[in-house]
Amino acid sequence: MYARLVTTVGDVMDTQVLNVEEDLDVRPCEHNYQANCNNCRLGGICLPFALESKEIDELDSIVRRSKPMQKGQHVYNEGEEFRSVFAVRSGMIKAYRTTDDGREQVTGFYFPGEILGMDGIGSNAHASSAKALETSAVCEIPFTSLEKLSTSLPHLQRHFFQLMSREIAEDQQLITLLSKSSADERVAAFLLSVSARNARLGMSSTRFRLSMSRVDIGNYLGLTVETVSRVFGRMQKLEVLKVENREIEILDAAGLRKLAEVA
Amino acid sequence: MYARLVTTVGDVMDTQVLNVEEDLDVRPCEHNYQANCNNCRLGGICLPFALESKEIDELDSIVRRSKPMQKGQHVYNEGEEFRSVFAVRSGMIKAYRTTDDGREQVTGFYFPGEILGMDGIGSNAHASSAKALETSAVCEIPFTSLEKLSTSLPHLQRHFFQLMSREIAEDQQLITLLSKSSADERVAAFLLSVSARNARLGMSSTRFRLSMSRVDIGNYLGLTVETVSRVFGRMQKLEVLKVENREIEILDAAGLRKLAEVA
DNA sequence: ACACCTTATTGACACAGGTCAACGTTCGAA
DNA sequence: TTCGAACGTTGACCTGTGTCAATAAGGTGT
Repeated sequence: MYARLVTTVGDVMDTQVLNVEEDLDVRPCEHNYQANCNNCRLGGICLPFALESKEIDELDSIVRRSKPMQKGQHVYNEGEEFRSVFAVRSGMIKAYRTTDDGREQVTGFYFPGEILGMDGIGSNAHASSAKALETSAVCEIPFTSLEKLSTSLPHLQRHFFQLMSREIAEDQQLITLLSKSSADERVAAFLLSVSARNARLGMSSTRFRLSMSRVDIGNYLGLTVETVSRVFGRMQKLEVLKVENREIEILDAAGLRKLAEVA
Repeated sequence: MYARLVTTVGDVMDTQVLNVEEDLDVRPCEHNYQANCNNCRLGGICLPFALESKEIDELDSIVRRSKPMQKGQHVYNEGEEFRSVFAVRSGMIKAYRTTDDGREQVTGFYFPGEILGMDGIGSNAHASSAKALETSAVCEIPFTSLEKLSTSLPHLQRHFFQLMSREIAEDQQLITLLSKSSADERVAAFLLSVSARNARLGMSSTRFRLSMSRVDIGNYLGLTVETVSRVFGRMQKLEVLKVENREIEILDAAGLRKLAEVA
Protein backbone atom coordinates (compact mmCIF):
# COMPACT_ATOMS: atom_id res chain seq x y z
CA MET A 1 0.00 0.00 0.00
CA TYR A 2 1.48 3.27 -0.96
CA ALA A 3 0.73 6.83 -1.89
CA ARG A 4 -0.72 7.47 -5.27
CA LEU A 5 -1.58 10.57 -7.13
CA VAL A 6 -5.23 10.89 -8.03
CA THR A 7 -5.80 9.16 -11.31
CA THR A 8 -9.45 9.31 -12.05
CA VAL A 9 -12.31 11.45 -10.91
CA GLY A 10 -14.05 8.70 -9.06
CA ASP A 11 -11.44 6.89 -7.07
CA VAL A 12 -10.08 9.62 -4.89
CA MET A 13 -11.63 8.35 -1.74
CA ASP A 14 -11.48 4.65 -2.41
CA THR A 15 -10.18 2.35 0.25
CA GLN A 16 -6.69 2.27 -1.13
CA VAL A 17 -6.15 5.88 -0.26
CA LEU A 18 -7.56 5.89 3.22
CA ASN A 19 -4.47 4.79 5.04
CA VAL A 20 -1.85 6.83 3.29
CA GLU A 21 -2.89 10.12 4.78
CA GLU A 22 0.62 10.91 5.94
CA ASP A 23 2.01 10.76 2.46
CA LEU A 24 -0.54 13.06 0.97
CA ASP A 25 0.16 16.45 2.44
CA VAL A 26 -1.16 17.86 -0.74
CA ARG A 27 -4.58 16.34 -0.71
CA PRO A 28 -6.45 18.74 1.50
CA CYS A 29 -6.05 21.32 -1.24
CA GLU A 30 -7.33 19.13 -3.96
CA HIS A 31 -11.01 19.63 -3.78
CA ASN A 32 -11.22 22.92 -2.06
CA TYR A 33 -11.46 25.35 -4.93
CA GLN A 34 -12.05 28.19 -2.54
CA ALA A 35 -8.57 27.72 -1.20
CA ASN A 36 -6.34 30.75 -1.21
CA CYS A 37 -2.58 31.00 -1.41
CA ASN A 38 -2.28 31.61 2.30
CA ASN A 39 -3.83 28.35 3.34
CA CYS A 40 -2.58 26.29 0.41
CA ARG A 41 -0.25 23.60 1.56
CA LEU A 42 1.96 24.21 -1.45
CA GLY A 43 2.78 27.75 -0.37
CA GLY A 44 6.21 26.78 0.77
CA ILE A 45 7.32 25.64 -2.65
CA CYS A 46 4.99 27.51 -4.98
CA LEU A 47 4.95 31.17 -5.94
CA PRO A 48 4.12 32.51 -2.43
CA PHE A 49 7.49 31.22 -1.30
CA ALA A 50 9.38 34.03 0.46
CA LEU A 51 6.38 36.33 0.58
CA GLU A 52 4.86 37.60 3.77
CA SER A 53 1.26 36.90 4.61
CA LYS A 54 0.09 40.36 3.56
CA GLU A 55 1.98 40.05 0.28
CA ILE A 56 0.49 36.64 -0.29
CA ASP A 57 -2.95 38.18 -0.03
CA GLU A 58 -2.03 40.55 -2.83
CA LEU A 59 -0.78 37.68 -4.93
CA ASP A 60 -3.86 35.72 -4.07
CA SER A 61 -6.07 38.47 -5.38
CA ILE A 62 -4.77 38.00 -8.93
CA VAL A 63 -4.73 34.18 -8.92
CA ARG A 64 -7.61 32.38 -10.56
CA ARG A 65 -8.26 28.89 -9.35
CA SER A 66 -9.53 26.60 -12.06
CA LYS A 67 -12.11 23.91 -11.80
CA PRO A 68 -10.52 20.47 -11.74
CA MET A 69 -9.23 19.38 -15.10
CA GLN A 70 -9.84 15.91 -16.37
CA LYS A 71 -7.15 13.67 -17.74
CA GLY A 72 -6.35 14.72 -21.28
CA GLN A 73 -7.65 18.27 -20.98
CA HIS A 74 -5.36 21.04 -22.09
CA VAL A 75 -4.15 23.88 -19.91
CA TYR A 76 -3.03 25.73 -23.02
CA ASN A 77 -2.05 24.94 -26.56
CA GLU A 78 1.07 25.70 -28.53
CA GLY A 79 0.64 28.89 -30.51
CA GLU A 80 -2.18 30.28 -28.38
CA GLU A 81 -1.79 33.83 -27.19
CA PHE A 82 0.17 33.94 -23.99
CA ARG A 83 -1.77 35.52 -21.13
CA SER A 84 -0.96 33.59 -17.98
CA VAL A 85 1.39 31.23 -16.32
CA PHE A 86 -0.03 28.35 -14.31
CA ALA A 87 0.77 26.70 -11.02
CA VAL A 88 -0.09 23.06 -10.56
CA ARG A 89 -2.22 22.58 -7.48
CA SER A 90 -2.76 18.86 -7.76
CA GLY A 91 -2.29 16.15 -10.32
CA MET A 92 0.32 16.19 -13.04
CA ILE A 93 0.73 18.21 -16.20
CA LYS A 94 2.76 17.25 -19.25
CA ALA A 95 4.24 19.93 -21.51
CA TYR A 96 5.09 19.08 -25.09
CA ARG A 97 5.77 20.63 -28.46
CA THR A 98 4.88 19.37 -31.86
CA THR A 99 7.66 19.48 -34.41
CA ASP A 100 7.09 20.69 -37.95
CA ASP A 101 6.85 17.14 -39.19
CA GLY A 102 4.19 16.30 -36.65
CA ARG A 103 6.22 14.41 -34.10
CA GLU A 104 5.73 15.20 -30.45
CA GLN A 105 8.43 16.13 -27.98
CA VAL A 106 7.67 16.05 -24.27
CA THR A 107 9.57 18.93 -22.68
CA GLY A 108 8.63 18.41 -19.09
CA PHE A 109 6.36 17.05 -16.41
CA TYR A 110 4.98 19.44 -13.81
CA PHE A 111 4.26 18.40 -10.24
CA PRO A 112 2.12 20.25 -7.71
CA GLY A 113 3.74 23.52 -6.72
CA GLU A 114 5.55 23.88 -10.04
CA ILE A 115 4.97 26.66 -12.52
CA LEU A 116 4.42 26.12 -16.22
CA GLY A 117 3.92 28.30 -19.25
CA MET A 118 6.94 30.51 -18.76
CA ASP A 119 8.24 29.63 -22.21
CA GLY A 120 5.47 31.75 -23.71
CA ILE A 121 6.48 35.08 -22.24
CA GLY A 122 9.16 35.81 -24.80
CA SER A 123 7.09 35.50 -27.91
CA ASN A 124 3.69 36.31 -26.43
CA ALA A 125 2.50 32.91 -27.59
CA HIS A 126 2.73 29.56 -25.88
CA ALA A 127 5.79 27.71 -27.14
CA SER A 128 4.38 24.39 -26.01
CA SER A 129 1.13 22.67 -25.16
CA ALA A 130 0.25 21.44 -21.71
CA LYS A 131 -2.18 18.70 -20.85
CA ALA A 132 -3.30 16.95 -17.70
CA LEU A 133 -2.00 13.40 -17.28
CA GLU A 134 -4.59 12.76 -14.60
CA THR A 135 -7.31 14.72 -12.87
CA SER A 136 -5.54 17.91 -11.93
CA ALA A 137 -6.13 21.40 -10.69
CA VAL A 138 -4.14 24.45 -11.67
CA CYS A 139 -4.03 28.08 -10.62
CA GLU A 140 -3.98 30.61 -13.41
CA ILE A 141 -1.83 33.66 -12.83
CA PRO A 142 -2.48 36.40 -15.39
CA PHE A 143 0.92 37.58 -16.44
CA THR A 144 0.31 41.29 -16.78
CA SER A 145 -1.06 41.33 -13.24
CA LEU A 146 1.93 39.36 -12.05
CA GLU A 147 4.26 41.79 -13.78
CA LYS A 148 2.55 44.76 -12.24
CA LEU A 149 2.52 43.21 -8.81
CA SER A 150 6.19 42.32 -9.18
CA THR A 151 7.20 45.94 -9.47
CA SER A 152 5.75 46.61 -6.03
CA LEU A 153 6.78 43.33 -4.40
CA PRO A 154 10.52 42.91 -4.94
CA HIS A 155 10.38 39.50 -3.29
CA LEU A 156 7.91 38.34 -5.84
CA GLN A 157 9.95 39.71 -8.73
CA ARG A 158 13.02 38.00 -7.41
CA HIS A 159 11.24 34.73 -6.86
CA PHE A 160 9.84 34.74 -10.34
CA PHE A 161 13.27 35.44 -11.82
CA GLN A 162 14.52 32.53 -9.80
CA LEU A 163 11.79 30.22 -11.01
CA MET A 164 12.57 31.04 -14.60
CA SER A 165 16.24 30.63 -13.99
CA ARG A 166 15.68 27.22 -12.46
CA GLU A 167 13.65 26.20 -15.46
CA ILE A 168 16.62 27.14 -17.62
CA ALA A 169 19.03 25.23 -15.42
CA GLU A 170 16.78 22.17 -15.45
CA ASP A 171 16.42 22.26 -19.20
CA GLN A 172 20.19 22.40 -19.47
CA GLN A 173 20.47 19.38 -17.27
CA LEU A 174 18.09 17.55 -19.56
CA ILE A 175 20.17 18.67 -22.53
CA THR A 176 23.21 17.15 -20.92
CA LEU A 177 21.31 13.98 -20.21
CA LEU A 178 20.09 13.67 -23.79
CA SER A 179 23.41 14.57 -25.27
CA LYS A 180 25.66 12.31 -23.29
CA SER A 181 23.96 9.52 -21.55
CA SER A 182 23.02 5.93 -22.19
CA ALA A 183 19.46 4.69 -21.88
CA ASP A 184 20.15 3.43 -18.36
CA GLU A 185 21.53 6.73 -17.18
CA ARG A 186 18.57 8.60 -18.58
CA VAL A 187 15.96 6.40 -16.98
CA ALA A 188 17.83 6.37 -13.67
CA ALA A 189 18.11 10.17 -13.67
CA PHE A 190 14.44 10.46 -14.52
CA LEU A 191 13.38 8.23 -11.65
CA LEU A 192 15.61 10.11 -9.23
CA SER A 193 14.03 13.36 -10.32
CA VAL A 194 10.53 12.00 -9.80
CA SER A 195 11.59 10.59 -6.46
CA ALA A 196 13.00 13.93 -5.27
CA ARG A 197 9.94 15.84 -6.35
CA ASN A 198 7.69 13.38 -4.57
CA ALA A 199 9.74 13.83 -1.44
CA ARG A 200 9.37 17.59 -1.71
CA LEU A 201 5.62 17.11 -1.68
CA GLY A 202 5.86 15.10 1.49
CA MET A 203 5.20 11.84 -0.30
CA SER A 204 7.30 8.73 -0.38
CA SER A 205 10.53 9.04 -2.31
CA THR A 206 10.83 5.29 -2.77
CA ARG A 207 7.35 4.18 -3.75
CA PHE A 208 5.22 6.09 -6.16
CA ARG A 209 2.97 5.84 -9.12
CA LEU A 210 4.11 7.26 -12.46
CA SER A 211 1.25 9.17 -13.99
CA MET A 212 2.92 9.25 -17.38
CA SER A 213 2.93 6.39 -19.85
CA ARG A 214 6.04 4.62 -21.06
CA VAL A 215 5.56 6.43 -24.35
CA ASP A 216 5.74 9.78 -22.57
CA ILE A 217 8.78 8.76 -20.57
CA GLY A 218 10.54 7.52 -23.67
CA ASN A 219 9.60 10.59 -25.59
CA TYR A 220 10.85 12.85 -22.83
CA LEU A 221 14.13 10.96 -22.54
CA GLY A 222 14.70 10.55 -26.26
CA LEU A 223 14.19 6.78 -26.16
CA THR A 224 11.65 4.40 -27.60
CA VAL A 225 9.04 2.69 -25.44
CA GLU A 226 10.75 -0.61 -25.98
CA THR A 227 14.03 0.68 -24.64
CA VAL A 228 12.37 2.16 -21.56
CA SER A 229 10.69 -1.15 -20.96
CA ARG A 230 13.95 -3.06 -21.32
CA VAL A 231 15.76 -0.69 -18.97
CA PHE A 232 13.05 -1.22 -16.35
CA GLY A 233 13.52 -4.93 -16.88
CA ARG A 234 17.27 -4.73 -16.46
CA MET A 235 16.97 -2.64 -13.31
CA GLN A 236 14.57 -5.13 -11.83
CA LYS A 237 17.02 -7.92 -12.54
CA LEU A 238 19.68 -5.87 -10.74
CA GLU A 239 17.26 -5.53 -7.82
CA VAL A 240 17.52 -1.77 -7.93
CA LEU A 241 13.87 -1.33 -8.79
CA LYS A 242 10.56 -3.04 -8.45
CA VAL A 243 8.23 -2.20 -11.32
CA GLU A 244 4.62 -3.17 -11.46
CA ASN A 245 2.99 -1.35 -14.30
CA ARG A 246 3.18 2.28 -13.29
CA GLU A 247 3.90 1.58 -9.68
CA ILE A 248 7.58 2.00 -8.93
CA GLU A 249 9.52 1.01 -5.87
CA ILE A 250 13.12 2.04 -5.55
CA LEU A 251 14.85 -0.80 -3.73
CA ASP A 252 18.39 0.51 -3.91
CA ALA A 253 18.59 4.28 -4.16
CA ALA A 254 22.38 4.28 -4.02
CA GLY A 255 22.52 1.77 -6.84
CA LEU A 256 20.14 3.90 -8.86
CA ARG A 257 22.28 6.96 -8.29
CA LYS A 258 25.28 5.01 -9.47
CA LEU A 259 23.45 3.99 -12.62
CA ALA A 260 22.54 7.62 -13.25
CA GLU A 261 26.15 8.76 -13.11
CA VAL A 262 28.22 6.07 -14.68
CA ALA A 263 26.64 3.44 -16.88
CA MET B 1 36.04 37.64 -49.32
CA TYR B 2 33.53 37.64 -46.57
CA ALA B 3 32.76 38.90 -43.12
CA ARG B 4 34.51 37.24 -40.27
CA LEU B 5 34.28 37.63 -36.57
CA VAL B 6 37.40 38.90 -34.91
CA THR B 7 39.60 35.96 -34.13
CA THR B 8 42.79 37.33 -32.67
CA VAL B 9 43.82 40.55 -31.08
CA GLY B 10 46.13 41.57 -33.85
CA ASP B 11 44.28 40.99 -37.07
CA VAL B 12 41.26 43.18 -36.62
CA MET B 13 42.34 45.79 -39.07
CA ASP B 14 44.12 43.60 -41.55
CA THR B 15 43.41 43.97 -45.20
CA GLN B 16 40.88 41.15 -45.25
CA VAL B 17 38.46 43.12 -43.18
CA LEU B 18 38.70 46.47 -44.92
CA ASN B 19 36.19 45.82 -47.63
CA VAL B 20 33.47 44.17 -45.65
CA GLU B 21 32.47 47.23 -43.71
CA GLU B 22 28.80 46.81 -44.52
CA ASP B 23 28.63 43.41 -42.95
CA LEU B 24 30.14 44.45 -39.68
CA ASP B 25 27.60 46.69 -38.07
CA VAL B 26 28.97 45.52 -34.81
CA ARG B 27 32.53 46.52 -35.21
CA PRO B 28 32.40 50.15 -34.20
CA CYS B 29 31.66 48.98 -30.69
CA GLU B 30 34.45 46.56 -30.51
CA HIS B 31 37.32 48.65 -29.37
CA ASN B 32 35.56 51.52 -27.85
CA TYR B 33 35.33 50.55 -24.25
CA GLN B 34 33.90 53.90 -23.34
CA ALA B 35 30.86 53.07 -25.38
CA ASN B 36 27.55 53.38 -23.63
CA CYS B 37 24.31 51.57 -24.24
CA ASN B 38 22.83 54.52 -26.07
CA ASN B 39 25.40 54.57 -28.81
CA CYS B 40 26.03 50.81 -28.91
CA ARG B 41 24.99 49.37 -32.20
CA LEU B 42 23.62 46.32 -30.46
CA GLY B 43 20.99 48.34 -28.62
CA GLY B 44 18.26 47.13 -30.91
CA ILE B 45 18.73 43.50 -29.95
CA CYS B 46 20.40 43.71 -26.55
CA LEU B 47 18.96 44.68 -23.18
CA PRO B 48 18.16 48.32 -24.09
CA PHE B 49 15.65 47.00 -26.59
CA ALA B 50 12.29 48.70 -25.98
CA LEU B 51 13.71 51.26 -23.58
CA GLU B 52 13.61 54.98 -24.19
CA SER B 53 16.76 57.00 -24.35
CA LYS B 54 16.40 58.29 -20.81
CA GLU B 55 15.76 54.81 -19.52
CA ILE B 56 18.77 53.53 -21.39
CA ASP B 57 20.88 56.04 -19.54
CA GLU B 58 19.70 54.56 -16.27
CA LEU B 59 20.50 51.09 -17.48
CA ASP B 60 23.84 52.32 -18.73
CA SER B 61 24.74 53.58 -15.30
CA ILE B 62 24.73 50.08 -13.85
CA VAL B 63 26.47 48.35 -16.75
CA ARG B 64 30.17 47.65 -16.42
CA ARG B 65 32.05 47.28 -19.66
CA SER B 66 34.88 44.80 -19.43
CA LYS B 67 38.27 45.00 -21.03
CA PRO B 68 38.52 42.73 -24.04
CA MET B 69 38.78 39.08 -23.14
CA GLN B 70 41.22 36.84 -24.87
CA LYS B 71 40.34 33.51 -26.37
CA GLY B 72 40.06 30.94 -23.61
CA GLN B 73 39.43 33.40 -20.80
CA HIS B 74 36.44 32.73 -18.58
CA VAL B 75 33.56 35.10 -18.05
CA TYR B 76 32.50 33.06 -15.02
CA ASN B 77 32.92 29.56 -13.71
CA GLU B 78 30.41 26.94 -12.70
CA GLY B 79 29.76 27.09 -8.98
CA GLU B 80 30.95 30.66 -8.53
CA GLU B 81 28.66 32.98 -6.66
CA PHE B 82 26.16 34.53 -9.00
CA ARG B 83 26.36 38.32 -9.07
CA SER B 84 25.80 39.45 -12.64
CA VAL B 85 24.51 38.52 -15.99
CA PHE B 86 26.57 39.41 -19.06
CA ALA B 87 25.85 40.77 -22.49
CA VAL B 88 28.17 39.87 -25.32
CA ARG B 89 29.43 42.99 -27.03
CA SER B 90 31.72 41.35 -29.55
CA GLY B 91 33.23 37.95 -30.17
CA MET B 92 31.67 34.68 -29.11
CA ILE B 93 31.15 33.02 -25.77
CA LYS B 94 30.64 29.32 -25.14
CA ALA B 95 28.70 28.13 -22.09
CA TYR B 96 29.26 24.63 -20.77
CA ARG B 97 28.78 22.46 -17.72
CA THR B 98 30.97 19.73 -16.38
CA THR B 99 29.18 16.54 -15.44
CA ASP B 100 29.96 14.69 -12.25
CA ASP B 101 32.14 12.26 -14.11
CA GLY B 102 34.19 15.03 -15.64
CA ARG B 103 32.71 15.15 -19.10
CA GLU B 104 31.86 18.49 -20.61
CA GLN B 105 28.52 19.53 -22.05
CA VAL B 106 28.28 22.65 -24.18
CA THR B 107 24.94 24.27 -23.42
CA GLY B 108 25.09 27.21 -25.77
CA PHE B 109 26.99 29.68 -27.88
CA TYR B 110 26.39 33.36 -27.31
CA PHE B 111 26.60 35.93 -30.09
CA PRO B 112 26.90 39.70 -29.71
CA GLY B 113 23.76 41.16 -28.22
CA GLU B 114 22.88 37.96 -26.38
CA ILE B 115 22.69 37.62 -22.62
CA LEU B 116 24.32 34.84 -20.66
CA GLY B 117 24.46 33.79 -17.04
CA MET B 118 20.74 33.73 -16.42
CA ASP B 119 20.91 30.11 -15.31
CA GLY B 120 22.63 31.25 -12.12
CA ILE B 121 19.84 33.39 -10.72
CA GLY B 122 17.85 30.53 -9.28
CA SER B 123 20.54 29.00 -7.11
CA ASN B 124 22.66 32.10 -6.58
CA ALA B 125 25.55 30.24 -8.16
CA HIS B 126 26.51 29.91 -11.78
CA ALA B 127 25.12 26.67 -13.15
CA SER B 128 27.58 26.67 -16.02
CA SER B 129 30.93 28.08 -17.04
CA ALA B 130 31.41 30.56 -19.86
CA LYS B 131 34.55 31.10 -21.87
CA ALA B 132 35.54 33.22 -24.84
CA LEU B 133 36.00 31.32 -28.08
CA GLU B 134 37.83 34.27 -29.57
CA THR B 135 38.77 37.75 -28.48
CA SER B 136 35.53 39.07 -27.07
CA ALA B 137 34.09 41.89 -25.03
CA VAL B 138 31.23 41.59 -22.62
CA CYS B 139 29.17 43.96 -20.53
CA GLU B 140 28.62 42.98 -16.94
CA ILE B 141 25.23 43.77 -15.48
CA PRO B 142 25.11 43.39 -11.70
CA PHE B 143 21.95 41.54 -11.01
CA THR B 144 20.81 43.25 -7.83
CA SER B 145 21.08 46.59 -9.61
CA LEU B 146 19.18 45.19 -12.54
CA GLU B 147 16.48 43.89 -10.24
CA LYS B 148 16.16 47.21 -8.48
CA LEU B 149 16.06 49.11 -11.73
CA SER B 150 13.47 46.69 -13.07
CA THR B 151 10.99 47.65 -10.40
CA SER B 152 11.04 51.22 -11.63
CA LEU B 153 11.31 50.49 -15.34
CA PRO B 154 8.48 48.14 -16.27
CA HIS B 155 9.78 47.93 -19.82
CA LEU B 156 13.06 46.61 -18.54
CA GLN B 157 11.40 44.11 -16.25
CA ARG B 158 9.28 42.87 -19.10
CA HIS B 159 12.19 42.64 -21.48
CA PHE B 160 14.22 40.68 -19.02
CA PHE B 161 11.35 38.26 -18.43
CA GLN B 162 11.17 37.88 -22.16
CA LEU B 163 14.87 37.20 -22.51
CA MET B 164 14.72 34.48 -19.90
CA SER B 165 11.64 33.04 -21.48
CA ARG B 166 13.34 32.91 -24.83
CA GLU B 167 16.28 31.14 -23.31
CA ILE B 168 13.84 28.52 -22.01
CA ALA B 169 12.16 28.18 -25.37
CA GLU B 170 15.53 27.83 -27.11
CA ASP B 171 16.70 25.21 -24.69
CA GLN B 172 13.51 23.30 -25.34
CA GLN B 173 14.15 23.45 -29.02
CA LEU B 174 17.59 22.01 -28.44
CA ILE B 175 16.03 19.30 -26.29
CA THR B 176 13.76 18.38 -29.18
CA LEU B 177 16.71 18.37 -31.53
CA LEU B 178 18.75 16.10 -29.30
CA SER B 179 15.87 13.83 -28.53
CA LYS B 180 14.55 13.24 -31.98
CA SER B 181 16.89 14.08 -34.74
CA SER B 182 19.51 12.39 -36.84
CA ALA B 183 23.03 13.74 -37.10
CA ASP B 184 22.19 15.51 -40.36
CA GLU B 185 19.18 17.24 -38.89
CA ARG B 186 21.16 18.43 -35.92
CA VAL B 187 24.01 19.87 -37.92
CA ALA B 188 21.62 21.48 -40.39
CA ALA B 189 19.61 23.08 -37.59
CA PHE B 190 22.78 24.30 -35.96
CA LEU B 191 24.01 25.95 -39.13
CA LEU B 192 20.64 27.59 -39.73
CA SER B 193 20.73 28.99 -36.22
CA VAL B 194 24.19 30.42 -36.73
CA SER B 195 23.12 31.79 -40.07
CA ALA B 196 20.07 33.53 -38.61
CA ARG B 197 22.03 35.04 -35.77
CA ASN B 198 24.64 36.33 -38.17
CA ALA B 199 21.91 37.91 -40.22
CA ARG B 200 20.53 39.60 -37.13
CA LEU B 201 23.92 41.18 -36.60
CA GLY B 202 23.87 42.55 -40.12
CA MET B 203 26.40 40.02 -41.33
CA SER B 204 26.13 37.56 -44.14
CA SER B 205 23.73 34.72 -43.53
CA THR B 206 25.34 32.53 -46.16
CA ARG B 207 29.05 32.93 -45.56
CA PHE B 208 30.54 32.97 -42.13
CA ARG B 209 33.30 31.69 -39.97
CA LEU B 210 32.51 29.29 -37.14
CA SER B 211 34.42 30.34 -34.08
CA MET B 212 33.83 27.04 -32.37
CA SER B 213 35.76 23.86 -33.01
CA ARG B 214 34.26 20.66 -34.36
CA VAL B 215 34.63 19.23 -30.89
CA ASP B 216 32.45 22.01 -29.48
CA ILE B 217 29.87 21.62 -32.21
CA GLY B 218 29.73 17.88 -31.70
CA ASN B 219 29.56 18.26 -27.96
CA TYR B 220 26.75 20.79 -28.25
CA LEU B 221 24.78 18.59 -30.65
CA GLY B 222 25.41 15.34 -28.85
CA LEU B 223 27.58 13.95 -31.62
CA THR B 224 31.22 12.96 -31.94
CA VAL B 225 33.71 15.03 -33.89
CA GLU B 226 33.94 12.32 -36.48
CA THR B 227 30.22 12.39 -37.11
CA VAL B 228 30.17 16.17 -37.45
CA SER B 229 33.00 15.93 -39.93
CA ARG B 230 31.24 13.25 -41.94
CA VAL B 231 28.01 15.25 -42.02
CA PHE B 232 29.89 18.26 -43.34
CA GLY B 233 31.39 15.97 -45.94
CA ARG B 234 28.00 14.59 -46.96
CA MET B 235 26.49 18.07 -47.21
CA GLN B 236 29.32 19.19 -49.42
CA LYS B 237 28.74 16.25 -51.70
CA LEU B 238 25.08 17.26 -51.90
CA GLU B 239 26.25 20.78 -52.81
CA VAL B 240 24.28 22.26 -49.98
CA LEU B 241 27.38 23.53 -48.24
CA LYS B 242 30.91 24.59 -48.92
CA VAL B 243 33.18 23.92 -45.99
CA GLU B 244 36.75 25.07 -45.76
CA ASN B 245 37.98 24.54 -42.25
CA ARG B 246 35.86 26.85 -40.18
CA GLU B 247 34.66 28.93 -43.08
CA ILE B 248 31.17 27.92 -44.12
CA GLU B 249 29.24 28.85 -47.19
CA ILE B 250 25.62 27.87 -47.48
CA LEU B 251 25.05 27.13 -51.14
CA ASP B 252 21.47 25.93 -50.90
CA ALA B 253 19.60 27.35 -47.92
CA ALA B 254 16.35 25.67 -48.94
CA GLY B 255 18.12 22.34 -49.14
CA LEU B 256 19.62 22.90 -45.74
CA ARG B 257 16.24 23.73 -44.28
CA LYS B 258 14.90 20.54 -45.78
CA LEU B 259 17.70 18.56 -44.18
CA ALA B 260 16.94 20.18 -40.82
CA GLU B 261 13.32 19.09 -40.93
CA VAL B 262 13.21 15.70 -42.49
CA ALA B 263 16.33 13.57 -42.75
C1' DA C 1 -18.88 -9.83 -17.20
C1' DC C 2 -17.61 -9.03 -21.72
C1' DA C 3 -15.25 -6.95 -25.51
C1' DC C 4 -12.36 -3.57 -27.27
C1' DC C 5 -8.63 -0.72 -27.31
C1' DT C 6 -4.68 1.11 -25.35
C1' DT C 7 -0.41 0.20 -22.99
C1' DA C 8 3.46 -2.67 -21.85
C1' DT C 9 6.70 -6.53 -22.57
C1' DT C 10 9.74 -9.40 -25.14
C1' DG C 11 12.44 -11.19 -29.12
C1' DA C 12 14.94 -10.96 -33.64
C1' DC C 13 17.26 -8.09 -36.57
C1' DA C 14 19.28 -3.80 -38.79
C1' DC C 15 21.68 0.36 -38.91
C1' DA C 16 23.23 5.06 -37.42
C1' DG C 17 26.58 6.69 -35.09
C1' DG C 18 30.27 5.60 -31.68
C1' DT C 19 35.04 3.88 -31.19
C1' DC C 20 39.67 3.17 -32.56
C1' DA C 21 43.31 4.20 -35.50
C1' DA C 22 46.01 6.44 -39.03
C1' DC C 23 46.98 10.45 -41.32
C1' DG C 24 46.87 15.31 -42.88
C1' DT C 25 46.48 20.18 -41.95
C1' DT C 26 46.48 24.47 -39.37
C1' DC C 27 47.93 27.40 -35.79
C1' DG C 28 50.81 29.58 -32.57
C1' DA C 29 55.10 29.87 -30.06
C1' DA C 30 59.86 30.58 -30.40
C1' DT D 1 60.80 29.67 -40.63
C1' DT D 2 60.40 25.61 -38.09
C1' DC D 3 58.38 22.62 -34.87
C1' DG D 4 55.02 20.52 -31.95
C1' DA D 5 50.49 20.31 -30.51
C1' DA D 6 45.85 20.86 -31.43
C1' DC D 7 42.42 20.20 -34.76
C1' DG D 8 40.13 17.94 -38.64
C1' DT D 9 39.27 14.11 -41.93
C1' DT D 10 38.71 9.47 -43.38
C1' DG D 11 38.28 4.40 -43.06
C1' DA D 12 37.11 -0.09 -40.81
C1' DC D 13 34.69 -2.08 -37.45
C1' DC D 14 31.43 -2.63 -33.40
C1' DT D 15 27.53 -1.86 -30.40
C1' DG D 16 23.42 0.24 -28.33
C1' DT D 17 19.07 1.48 -29.74
C1' DG D 18 15.70 1.75 -33.06
C1' DT D 19 12.46 -0.93 -35.83
C1' DC D 20 9.20 -4.45 -36.66
C1' DA D 21 6.33 -7.96 -34.99
C1' DA D 22 3.95 -10.94 -31.92
C1' DT D 23 1.87 -11.41 -27.43
C1' DA D 24 0.23 -10.24 -22.92
C1' DA D 25 -1.90 -7.43 -19.65
C1' DG D 26 -4.68 -3.50 -18.13
C1' DG D 27 -8.24 -0.12 -18.32
C1' DT D 28 -12.74 1.56 -19.92
C1' DG D 29 -17.33 1.54 -21.44
C1' DT D 30 -21.49 -1.12 -22.14
